[in-house]
Amino acid sequence: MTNNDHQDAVAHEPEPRTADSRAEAFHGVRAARRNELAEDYVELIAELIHTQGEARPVDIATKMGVTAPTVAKTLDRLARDGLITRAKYRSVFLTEEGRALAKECRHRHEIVLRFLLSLGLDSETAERDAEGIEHHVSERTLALFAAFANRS
Amino acid sequence: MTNNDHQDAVAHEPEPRTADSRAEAFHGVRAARRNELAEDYVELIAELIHTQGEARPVDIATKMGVTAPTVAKTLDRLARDGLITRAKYRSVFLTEEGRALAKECRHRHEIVLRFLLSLGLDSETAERDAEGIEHHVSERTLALFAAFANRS
DNA sequence: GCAGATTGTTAGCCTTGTCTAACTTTATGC
DNA sequence: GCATAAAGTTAGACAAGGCTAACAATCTGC
Repeated sequence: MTNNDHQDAVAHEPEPRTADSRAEAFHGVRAARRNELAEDYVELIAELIHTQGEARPVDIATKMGVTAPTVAKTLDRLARDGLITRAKYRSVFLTEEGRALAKECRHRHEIVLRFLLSLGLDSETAERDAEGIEHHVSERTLALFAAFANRS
Repeated sequence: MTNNDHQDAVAHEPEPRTADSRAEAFHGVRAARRNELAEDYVELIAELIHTQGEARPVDIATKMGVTAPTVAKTLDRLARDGLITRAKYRSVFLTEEGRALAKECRHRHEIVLRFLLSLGLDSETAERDAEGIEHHVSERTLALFAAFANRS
């Protein structure tokens, strides 16, 4: 989701014109970092709904490797930001916006993953690296990754 | 610095055995995220010392695109963590450890950048993406990137 | 249909990373 | 050599993202 519209929609900043291209790059990286966690959650929630039928906090906690209260707090934030809906003691649902974001993330994740695999990387390392890289790849780079992975 | 020893040295965690490979991947990503800023600073400080002769907080603030107090607080943390030394109202110096980290980051950054360029990306986008990606690339992936960028 | 296990929530704490406002120190120009 | 500008620091606020401890709700198996 880096360098594309969605992150700016979620965390729209005044973008202070520092007139330093380096500074701008770091602003972009920081903006991306702010949305990484939300994207990871939304992607995971979509996956859980697909594979388990529902997304329960306990499963999110296990998959994310964090504690239940951390999940609760994060889910509250996602709900506040309009990505999910939830009711006390119930499982989690994605909003339209959340679904769109999840789809986008999944798409991005798959391209990065296929690209790394096509480079000859083992699948375990590819999966780990894709998890970190996917949030920092611009549309332009993603297009090149996709083209490379699909080369004859 | 992702997936290598340094991050664990800086932020050594008990690594709770969740027995979920997904969770482990996220733990790795979170560990990498914690060190990204320190790496960015150290890399920048090394660069400033090289090009300007010294690393002054005001220049760090400009290049990073943050305010002076933010720089001050971050530098205090870097000093606490043994990466830099500093005295009040004076410029910043890297410790041995800081220099080693800076060298490593620079190496990593250059490989990622050259790789993106060799893929056909324009230099501005390549620079921006490299800034975000470099912290999330394992040794194994880095080796593949280097090999690809050096192919005949 | 209730006891105990599982799941979820709340409260409260900590660190990081950002900011603004206000102050101090150092550097600079006459 | 002093006034002012520039640089640096300190104090204090705030949000995010993590934790533990303690409590509440739900589910499950007799």
